[in-house]
Formats: sequence, C-alpha cells, structure tokens
Amino acid sequence: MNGFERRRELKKQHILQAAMELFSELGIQKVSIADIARKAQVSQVTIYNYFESKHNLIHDVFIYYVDQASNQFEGIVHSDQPFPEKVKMIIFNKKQVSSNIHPEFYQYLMKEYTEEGNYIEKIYIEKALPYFIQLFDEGKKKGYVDQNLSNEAIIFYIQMLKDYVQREDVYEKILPLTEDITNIFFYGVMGKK
Amino acid sequence: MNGFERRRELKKQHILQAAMELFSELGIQKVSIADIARKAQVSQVTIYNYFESKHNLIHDVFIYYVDQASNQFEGIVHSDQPFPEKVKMIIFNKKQVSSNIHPEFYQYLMKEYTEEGNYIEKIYIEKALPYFIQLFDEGKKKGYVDQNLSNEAIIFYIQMLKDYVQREDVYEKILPLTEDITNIFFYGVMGKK
Amino acid sequence: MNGFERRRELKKQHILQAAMELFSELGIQKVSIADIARKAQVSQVTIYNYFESKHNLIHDVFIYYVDQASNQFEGIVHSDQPFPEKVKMIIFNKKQVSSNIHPEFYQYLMKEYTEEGNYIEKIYIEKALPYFIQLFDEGKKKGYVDQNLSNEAIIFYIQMLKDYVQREDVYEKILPLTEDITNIFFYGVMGKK
Amino acid sequence: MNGFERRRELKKQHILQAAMELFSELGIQKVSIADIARKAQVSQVTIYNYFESKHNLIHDVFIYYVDQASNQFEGIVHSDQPFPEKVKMIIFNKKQVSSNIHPEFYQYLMKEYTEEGNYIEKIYIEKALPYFIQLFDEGKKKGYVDQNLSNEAIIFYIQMLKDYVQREDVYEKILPLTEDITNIFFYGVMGKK
DNA sequence: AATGAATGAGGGTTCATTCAT
DNA sequence: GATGAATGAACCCTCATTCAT
Repeated sequence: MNGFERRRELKKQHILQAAMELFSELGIQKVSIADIARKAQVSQVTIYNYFESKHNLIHDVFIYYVDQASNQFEGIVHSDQPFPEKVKMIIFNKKQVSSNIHPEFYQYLMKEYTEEGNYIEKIYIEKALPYFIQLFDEGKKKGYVDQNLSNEAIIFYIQMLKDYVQREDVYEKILPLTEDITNIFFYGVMGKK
Repeated sequence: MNGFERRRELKKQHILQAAMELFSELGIQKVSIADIARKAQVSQVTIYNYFESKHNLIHDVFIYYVDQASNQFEGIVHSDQPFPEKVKMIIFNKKQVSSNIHPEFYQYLMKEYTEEGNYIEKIYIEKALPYFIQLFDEGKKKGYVDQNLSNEAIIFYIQMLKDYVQREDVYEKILPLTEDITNIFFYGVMGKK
Repeated sequence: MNGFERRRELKKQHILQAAMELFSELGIQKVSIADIARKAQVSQVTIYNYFESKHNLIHDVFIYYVDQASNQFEGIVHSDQPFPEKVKMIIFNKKQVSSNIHPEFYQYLMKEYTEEGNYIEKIYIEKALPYFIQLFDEGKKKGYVDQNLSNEAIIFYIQMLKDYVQREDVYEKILPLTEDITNIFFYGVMGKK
Repeated sequence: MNGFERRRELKKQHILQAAMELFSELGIQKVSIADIARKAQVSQVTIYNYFESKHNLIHDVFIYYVDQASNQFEGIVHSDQPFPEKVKMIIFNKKQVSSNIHPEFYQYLMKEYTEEGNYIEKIYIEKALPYFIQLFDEGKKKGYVDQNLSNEAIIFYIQMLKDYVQREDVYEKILPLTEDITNIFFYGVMGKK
C-alpha cells in the first residue's frame, strides 16, 4: 500500500469512525449524510466518492465495527485472567467496541439487504464467532459451564446481555445490578445450591 | 362517557391500533403519518385533531401498548399453571402483546422526551411492574427463585429475554434453543448440580 | 364531477399547461420540478401530490398534449377548406398544438418506460391517427394523393415535416421556403410535369 | 506538428470520439464528464485541460462530427453511382456518420451559445453544404430535380429525412416504407403521372 | 501534463404539519 | 369535527468544476 492509498484508507476510516459514533448515539435513520460529513469535516460528496451511497456506508461501517470488535475481543479471550473475569469483561466493559453487533445495525442490514445479508452474516460468523466458541470451550473444560449446553444458546445469552448493557437507556440502571446479573448468568435465577 | 365521547374514544383506539401495528412492523421512523392515516382510514388531519403531533401520538401508542400488555400479563400471572410454565409463556409466547416495552419505543421516548420520560417510566412501573414482582415473589416462595436475588435483576433478565425472543431477526434462530435458554434462565450456564 | 373534483381537475390542467410550455421551450431534462412549481404558482409538493413523480408528470403532460392536439386536428380535418389548404395548415400552423408528438417527448417516454411505451403509443394511435387517415383518404379520393402510397408513409412524411417546421431553430429559416416545401410534398423534387 | 503535439492531438480525438459515441447513444444531457472520462480512460481533469468546459467539449465534438461527416459525404457525392442511388444512400445509410447534424446537437448549441451559434453554423455551411449543393446541381442537370426548386428547400428535406431515419425510435418502423418514402421524395404524394 | 480528491450548487422526493372549506 | 389541499424543511444523491500533488 503506497502513500496515496494509505492516506485514502485513513480518510475512509475517519469517515467510518464518525459515522459509527453518530449511528451509535442517534440510530441509523436519524443520522443524515450531512451530519456525518460535518462530523468528519469533509463534504457530503466526498463521502459519496468513498462509499457511493448511504446504504454502502452503513454496510462498511458494519464491517469496520465487526473488525474492531473482534480484535478487542481476541485480546480478552487470550488474556490470562480467570474465566469468570473474562466473561464479566465482555459483558460489562462498556468502552470496548461491542463485540457483538449492535442490534440496529443488524436489523437494518438484514431488512434492507436480504441478499448481501448472507454475506454480512458470514463476515460476522467468521470474525467474531470463533472467539466466543473458544472462550466457552475453555469454560466447559474448566467446569464453569455445563457441557450439555449448546454454544448457540450461550452465545445468544452473551450477545443479548452485551447488547442490553451497552444501551444508554439501561446502562445506568443496571450498574448496581452487576453482581446479580453475573450470578444469574452463571447460576440461573434458582441460584447456587 | 356519553355517545359522542364513546365514539371519539373508539376512533382514537382505532388509530392507536393502526399505529401500533405499523410501528411494530416497520419501526417508528419508517412510518409516516400518512401511512397511519391510510391504515386507519382517516385523514391525516384527524390524527392531528386527536393527538396534536406525531410525538404525542407515539406517546399515546406507548400507553395504549403498556395497557394492553399489562392486561394480558395479569392473565398469565393469575392463571393456575406452575411457575416455570408461566415464565416460559411470558418469554416465548410471541403472539401476546409484549408485556415489556418494545425497545425501540422505549429508546425513542427516552431520547426525545427527557422530561416526560419520567412520566412514561412511571406509567410503565405502575402498570406492568407489579405483576412482575408478584410473579417472582411467588417463584421465590415456591423455591424456584433464589431469595437473595433482587427483583430488579430478575426483571431485567426477563425483559431482555422477551425483547430478544420477539425480534423478528432472531426469533427463528432461537426456537430450537428454547429448552437451553429456559435452562440457562433457571440454572445458569453452570447448570443444575 | 362535483365542485371539488372540478377544481382539482382545473389545477391539474394548470400544472400540466405550465409543464408543457416549459418542456416545449427548454426540453424535458432542463426543466426542474421547482421550475414548473414556480410557473404554476404552486409548491413542489403539490405537484407531487397530483402526479407522484416527475416521470408520471411527463407521462400525463404527454396525454394532455395528445388530447389537445387531436381536438385541434379534428377541427382542421372537418373544416370545409380545400384539401391542399388543410395540409398546409397542419404542417405550417405553428400556433396550433402540434398534432403529432414532439419528438423529445416520444423519445423520452420510449426510453424510460418501455412497458408503458406500448400504452402510450396506443393512446396516440387511437387519438391522433384516425384523423390523419381520414384526411388522406379524402386526398386520395379527390385525386390529390397517389392511391398506391401507403398511409404509413404519408403520415410519416407529415409528422416529420410538422416536427421540423415547429422546431424553433429551423422555423425562421423555413418560412421563406413554405411554397417550395409544400410543392415538394405534393409533387416531389422532380416537380409537376 | 511534432511528436508532442501529435500525441496530444490523438488523445484529444480519443476523447472526442468517446464523447460523440456517448452523446449519440444517450443524448447530451444524460452524459456526464465522468462518463466520458471513464469511456476515454482519462481523468476528468484531463478533459478540462483539453477542453476547458463541458460546453466547449460539446462544441468541439460538434466540429469533429461535422468533419467526419463531410468526409464520408464527399465520398458518396463523388462516387459514380446514379443520382437517385446517391440520394437513397445519403438518406438511408444508417451506419454512415450522419452528414447533417444530429438535431440534439444543433438545438443544444443554438440555444446555449447564441453568439458562437453563428460560428458553428458557418462551420457547418462551409463543410457540409457545398456537397449538398453539388449533388443537387447534378440532380437538376440530369433531370431528376426540378430546376425551379431552391437548394435550401431540397436540403431541408434531405436533412429532415436523414434525421428521422436515423432516430432509433423510428428507424425500424420506416424500413418497410423505404420505397414509398423515396417515391414521395422524388414524385411527391401526388405521384408520378 | 496528468491525476485522485474534493466541493457548491442543484435535482427529485418525502415528511410532519397547517390552511381552507 | 373532518377532510382535501398545500407547504417548508430536510434528505439522498449527481454533476460540472476546481484543488493539490
């Protein structure tokens, strides 16, 4: 990658970052291209030169998102903390780019794309899923996780928790419940016996 | 309530119902007043006569929603099925008007209103919450639920599950996991011992 | 048609008239909805309320056009002037709404519509063509027109002439040639013998 | 002309050719500079370096066009076919670059330029007209054309026919009428006596 | 000389809301 | 009270053109 391409790539990421932040804060539909252009300090047309349409931009933001997420995720999975600590971090570490897809992205993309939908899902599975599985295989081996539970069900739970915890409207209310929520996750509403 | 008022009230509910259905199907932002007017077979202005603004309409749809939900909810709580069955019904019974707020409603209202937010929350707490608490008190008494867990945490979990299960994009993938998900809810990822 | 509908119809025609004039003067592509709205003294959205899209508007202008044209045309055909005079009028009477389609309309519609294209052509044939045929049957009977010539060929000639004569860029240059052009039409470049 | 200039001239013609083809296919307004740049495989700015504006480019395409046309035209006029055959070729030979201006060019230029208009017309007259006149003088001498007809009127007819025949939307419908149309051109609607 | 990047201006279209009847 | 008609503001997108390298 030469200097030209590198600069182009940087600017692209700059725009993607701006878009991602605005999308996260306000939702996709409320953010206009003009908003993104303003935040990224480029003209609207520049965005079109890079991404061709709002649709494509959203698509690329999604990939950017998954990419960043899986990197951070990998860090946690490969760290040498005890298993429960890893799980807690994944669920509650708000600053981290969420490793699972923000639901609005996913929903939007699935509704609008249909065909590309499969491709997007593929990307997601390839990038993010393996770390989930690796993590819970570890959990099962170490006795923290019931061996009979399907990975799908566990991942569903983690994703769900992560999504919710990261939503601005619930985050604050949940903080004091951290311990209880972790407990429910590990021991269920029935509790340890 | 005389005949006039009754008719007015009916028409209002008619509009609310139409709006609710469209919001549920397409999300709030994608539904225009014109769409609602078409579906409810009234003129746009009639909607304004009743609700004054789209904002207010959404507000009222929300209340309508919570109202319907809490009624159905009450039915389940007061029925004479065993506790775990009640929980399962609440989480997985898709046809039922969701007893917790559809997240987009909640998010939208919280972001837009701020001030009224508190009022809306109050409504929600008054209407829907008591049944939750009643239900889990029953669960705790009958030994299905750990007495040390806070109601807030349990309710958070239930809401979260219900939300996710009801989302079109995940519903189908989750169906085969029903058993596992219920198990995790009751016994955690660690499983029964 | 009650008062409401009549007024609506009038306004529609008002917009159509404005659009037609602008299209004739500047071509279709150069005329923006804003231009038409300004000329018709309505808001842009009003135009959308009536016609739904620029595309549809053009379509309707076309029909409006053909309609007006065939009326005027009928007048000439049924008048009691001698045959050559009628032909001359049709070709050279510029003020008359051209009875054949302005080529840009036709081309635009054919390119964009494809499917509706057939419908449009049908309209045209139903409305305008019969008068052409009637006229030239008269011409053949009275000995002004060679009986062996196909109506298609004659109509093609007339249309072509009319189109050209009405084009702003050639009109003035042609005026002094009126006599010659008429002669060629009747007697060919070879001339009367 | 040295090597530099020659190369420059070649590139210019390359661009002109690309532009001409696109204009012919899609009309002037629908073709963007970006389209032309893509087709000619140069950057947009290169086009501006050579032609300064889209306006100028159109102008130069026009001249390029007339130039090519008059060359082909000369070939026909100076060939040794019988006169009627030459005329037929000019009118119906679609592949040949039209020797008369494509109407959209002419109209566009006339409307936009006004001042330069005269210059363009001059170019056209200088290049293309003499061959027309030469051809019809031949026709008059050989008895195919009425001596009393003005050249202007004849040329008007030829141009008009050529234009129409070359339009995609009418070409196919006209093919079966070739004979009739040629007859009308030579003998008029009245027919040979 | 040639290019990739960038942009202001404008076009078609939609929407929540108001006006007039 | 209810409606059809009308609108200003905003949105996505395109284009001819210029800037910077």
